[in-house]
Amino acid sequence: MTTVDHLRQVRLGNLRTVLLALVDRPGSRADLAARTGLTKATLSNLTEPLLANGILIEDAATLAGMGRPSKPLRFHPDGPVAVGAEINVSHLAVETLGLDGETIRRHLVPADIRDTTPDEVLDRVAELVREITPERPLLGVGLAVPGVVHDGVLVRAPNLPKLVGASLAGGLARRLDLDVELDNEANLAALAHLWPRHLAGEDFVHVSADVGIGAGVVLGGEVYRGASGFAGELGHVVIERNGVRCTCGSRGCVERYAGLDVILEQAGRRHLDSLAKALKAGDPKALKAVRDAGEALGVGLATLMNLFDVPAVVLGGSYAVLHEHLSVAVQSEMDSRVLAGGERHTRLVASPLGEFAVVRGAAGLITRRAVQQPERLFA
Amino acid sequence: MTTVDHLRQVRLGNLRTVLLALVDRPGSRADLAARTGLTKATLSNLTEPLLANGILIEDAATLAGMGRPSKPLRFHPDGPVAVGAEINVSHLAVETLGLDGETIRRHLVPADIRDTTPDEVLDRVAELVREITPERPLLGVGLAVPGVVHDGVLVRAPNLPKLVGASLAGGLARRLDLDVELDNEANLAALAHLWPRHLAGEDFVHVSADVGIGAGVVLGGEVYRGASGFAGELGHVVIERNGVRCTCGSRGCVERYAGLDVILEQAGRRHLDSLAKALKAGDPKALKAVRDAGEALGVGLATLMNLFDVPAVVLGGSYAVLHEHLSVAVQSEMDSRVLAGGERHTRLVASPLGEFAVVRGAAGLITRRAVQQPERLFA
DNA sequence: GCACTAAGTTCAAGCATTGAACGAATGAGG
DNA sequence: CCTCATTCGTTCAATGCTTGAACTTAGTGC
Repeated sequence: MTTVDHLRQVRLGNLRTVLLALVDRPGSRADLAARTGLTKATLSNLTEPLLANGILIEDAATLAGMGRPSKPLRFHPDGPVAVGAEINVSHLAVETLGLDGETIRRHLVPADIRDTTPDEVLDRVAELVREITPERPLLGVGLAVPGVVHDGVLVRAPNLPKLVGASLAGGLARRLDLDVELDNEANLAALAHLWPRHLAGEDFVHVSADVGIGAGVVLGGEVYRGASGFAGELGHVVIERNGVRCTCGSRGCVERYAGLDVILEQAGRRHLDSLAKALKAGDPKALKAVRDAGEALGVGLATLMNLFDVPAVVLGGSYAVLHEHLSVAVQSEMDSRVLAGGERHTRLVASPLGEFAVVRGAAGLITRRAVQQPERLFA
Repeated sequence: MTTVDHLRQVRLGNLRTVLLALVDRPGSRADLAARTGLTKATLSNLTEPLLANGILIEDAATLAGMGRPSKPLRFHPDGPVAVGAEINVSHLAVETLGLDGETIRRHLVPADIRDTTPDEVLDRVAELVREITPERPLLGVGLAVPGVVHDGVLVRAPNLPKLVGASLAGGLARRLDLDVELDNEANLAALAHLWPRHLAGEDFVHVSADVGIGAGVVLGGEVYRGASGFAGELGHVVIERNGVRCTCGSRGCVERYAGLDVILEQAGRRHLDSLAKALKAGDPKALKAVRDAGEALGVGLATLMNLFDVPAVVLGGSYAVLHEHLSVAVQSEMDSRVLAGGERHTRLVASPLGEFAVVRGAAGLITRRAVQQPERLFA
């Protein structure tokens, strides 16, 4: 690190600050200077190459009252975009996301992946990506999978065993000739609540159930992944040490009481929609199934809160759908079991993102990287 | 942040790097340059004020073979020191620690604090601190308490209820006319394994039992405290959701099965020493009590590992003493319940620090702050 | 038209590190 | 004892990014 390097680091850091401010909302140089704490001079200097490279665009002057009108800067409508893709047990999804945080297009197709080979899956994903890709520079692809990812490899995926160990990121990268980054769906769903917009602060846990139960843990504005990608495995938190056997080899895992498959079975339903309708109609069996699951989930979340002590829990995926009937039991268990809960400062909220949370997070992974490492934008 | 400020930050960062290298071991300017990646010129420049202010001292030249002999730099033997102090249920302890990481003096006195007023406790602590303070500049005092600390206040301490809410840091600071920093004993015991020497890597959990069970969680070389200081409350992780009632209001908390009081009661012993002897003698009741506790602790730790995914667990406090008889059960539960455990990459080790771990961490809190914020050394 | 206001640009100044050149201190070899 | 090789430590001009003040630009209000 020479001093020159240090100075370059300062510049890149400031560039990041400016881009972050712009993700928040457009603004003139003077406005951005005020918001970032930098000077107008620095802003002219920093934004010049961004404008020259088609990252930003200068709007027509706005007539804002007295003084010389300001020309707002915002992300160029033909500027670079990121693609998110999701491989899941029963569907595939893709989404394109601009640096400004706006979704450009998105698409979700039902698909039974369970018995498909990695190559077939990747072919289909590549095709979907090509279909929604606009005529704009591409930053890369974020790829979400329902399983544990470590060092870019899918190391554990109880519901998609055929994909474990396959070169998913590499395979898709080759097909599309793009950078591909692989990550766990739980982490990416959590990221979607953090970037490009803060929906639940900088410290929270996002919990969702599809086939398994996964928690995406966000600490200090960063997704916490653990030493080997196994962090946040809420599904295998033990709530009854001599309880029901779990496929993982343990006993009494939360997943065995609050997993979606368990809820559906207890409620005597085949699909989430059907369950939702039954709940709306007040079906006692459905209500009890959800309440029981809520209690188990609440115990698991209480344990999680006693270890992580984060101020908010976001219920996503199927849990967001069931939120209304689930929350009471969850909250009640947490209230009586979370130490820090006395002041009731644990917010329990439903995710507003719906079924696109994961792909959005996958795309966000890429736009976020571009903003945090602005040098990538000039490549 | 002006550029001048930025450059000052660079300087402070380099100063920190150099000090960190010196905590590791002494070295000449040339050696330090090689180890830090900075140039000899920069090292001359950075160390000059440290020498002038009596932080460092230049040893006599060492005859190391060919070439001009180097003059090693190390922390000045009369340089600033930190004091650690511990208030616990049955003892008080103090320790003085130099910037080089060497203990100067330490002292532990039995004391029943349970019914003592905050003022009386602080008077005694202040007296102990004065007794061991050497004739050297003082950086401050780290104060350890068995309870949850948030924003410098003891918010929860089931075993020392009289101290809750009292102005402990302020009270001691006034008595000694020094900076006092308050923290939880579990966090500080963990810190002692991280600073001034790495004893268990940069990611680990330190678990200890005195009256309650506390885990100090270290992530990326930093103690993780959570949003309100309640992180790492392993004692209140639930292992049987309909289990034994806990004083915290929950049921089936680890503490109710693996707390030291429970172990002693089950073993029919009054004190840890007596239990240790019984174990050595092969007393079946004692062995069973410890094994049972180990199983419960193992279940709780498995849950913790599935959430934090750290590569090492350190058993400290009473658990370190019982380690030999406790580990088998703990390890066995973890092996069958930790997802990432397949490759057995979770190390379970006993703390080498003994009963001084907490005070050492308390003192380390202060020396660490001094090194990480070198500007404090010139005040 | 003229004063006023605010946006954006230009430019010399300031500073920590660098790398090369230099001075200092010793061992090896004759 | 003297010279050469070797390594340590210091000196100094050069580098490059932000700054703040001065300046230019482009509007409004009267």
